Amino acid sequence: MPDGAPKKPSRIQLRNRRTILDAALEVFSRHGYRGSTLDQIAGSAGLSKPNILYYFDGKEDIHVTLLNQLMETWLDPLRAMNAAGDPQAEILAYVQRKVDMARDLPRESRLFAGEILQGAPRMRPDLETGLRPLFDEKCNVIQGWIDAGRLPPLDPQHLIFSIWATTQHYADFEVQVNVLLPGEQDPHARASAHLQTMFGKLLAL
Amino acid sequence: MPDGAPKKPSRIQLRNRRTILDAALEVFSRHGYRGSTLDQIAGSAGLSKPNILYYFDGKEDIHVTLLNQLMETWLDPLRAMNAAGDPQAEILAYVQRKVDMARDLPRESRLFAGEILQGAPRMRPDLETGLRPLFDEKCNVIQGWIDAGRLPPLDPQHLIFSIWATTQHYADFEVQVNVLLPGEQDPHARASAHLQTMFGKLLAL
DNA sequence: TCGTGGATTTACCAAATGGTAAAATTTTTA
DNA sequence: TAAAAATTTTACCATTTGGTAAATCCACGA
Repeated sequence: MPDGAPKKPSRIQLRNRRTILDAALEVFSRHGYRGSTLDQIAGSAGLSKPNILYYFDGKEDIHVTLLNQLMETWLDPLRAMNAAGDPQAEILAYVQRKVDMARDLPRESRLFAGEILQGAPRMRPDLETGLRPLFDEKCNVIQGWIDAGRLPPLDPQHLIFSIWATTQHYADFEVQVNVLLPGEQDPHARASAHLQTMFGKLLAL
Repeated sequence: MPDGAPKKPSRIQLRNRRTILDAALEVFSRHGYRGSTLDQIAGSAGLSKPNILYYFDGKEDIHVTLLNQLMETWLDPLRAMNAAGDPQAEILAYVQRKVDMARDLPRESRLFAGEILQGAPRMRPDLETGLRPLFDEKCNVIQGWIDAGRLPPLDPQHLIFSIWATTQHYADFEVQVNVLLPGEQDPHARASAHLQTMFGKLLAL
């Protein structure tokens, strides 16, 4: 029979796969792919190493699964940018969603950053097929706003890069931020205010 | 005798240590600390593995040496920001120096990013003693300019974070940038223009 | 409740990797 | 140039690590 019907996974399967992926996210995001060991993941998941290999084909399988899931989450905030909305409000709302994501999903941000930093060895196809079409589409939306005189002339592509860079910075460089802002209870609140101001000025007509 | 006089290193020592560090920078910046092997570094340097261990005490020694050297280079552009100069010009010149650095020293940028991303396990002391005093000093300079009415009110700390994030993005996320700007011969030129515009608007009175 | 298939553990293994000892070679010095 | 010092290579070793085989345990439907 063709494996078109992979049989519904049992409750245990579902629970354990989720546990493993969560543990792996924790470990991979802190130590990178090569810096993480199956023993660490197993320990963090509270399972034995062979047990983990019962649920996944290997270390790489876990990593790839994680990256694939991540791509979906990652694109959501950009997808939500609506061409029919108000340009300034849409872009500033996008900035806010990215700030919130850096605060709420720092592990995901670091996993992604680590993968890109090392040349995206396991993710380049996903970048081409998943990210790039969406990126191009939204650049066109922004360019349309500019052409309609609803935004000042600016470089849509580099605008998006700047939004990514500034927001993800608070997750990816968290340690540095904490060293430089000691005792700050909520860096993200001030970060958010600063970024809204900065991009607000950039987008003002 | 106390080792206060470590004897001047020979010509060969100097050349080989430099060769090794350059090879190590190449390898570490691409694969991270754990992802790099002494064999890779040896191969890239054109030396044998034991020969490398003749010049350095071990893998970690090479990495730490590299990070210490890097910190100096890294702080230079910020050090050059002059309290006696014109605020807008000083800050925009700083942005430009950082853009140039991302273009000319991407390996150094990625090495630094990788270290911070993983929690700065070998660099935290350097951050406290090297980076933080300078950061605080320059934040005070910027705050002084604001208080003197020479800059609009803004958050000096997060301004610097934004400069770091946007400029280093082009080195650290180079692969992603290349995927999204295919066929672009010189992304840094457009990046520079965009960042000068953006920070120019932010700093305008 | 008993048997069966799924889940888990125990006991391993081969390859990779950081590192060392000592011989051999080259360079420098007297 | 010959001895001494510095450099490089050869041959290893111990540990770590991703992964496997097979025995054992356990949940669940007949």
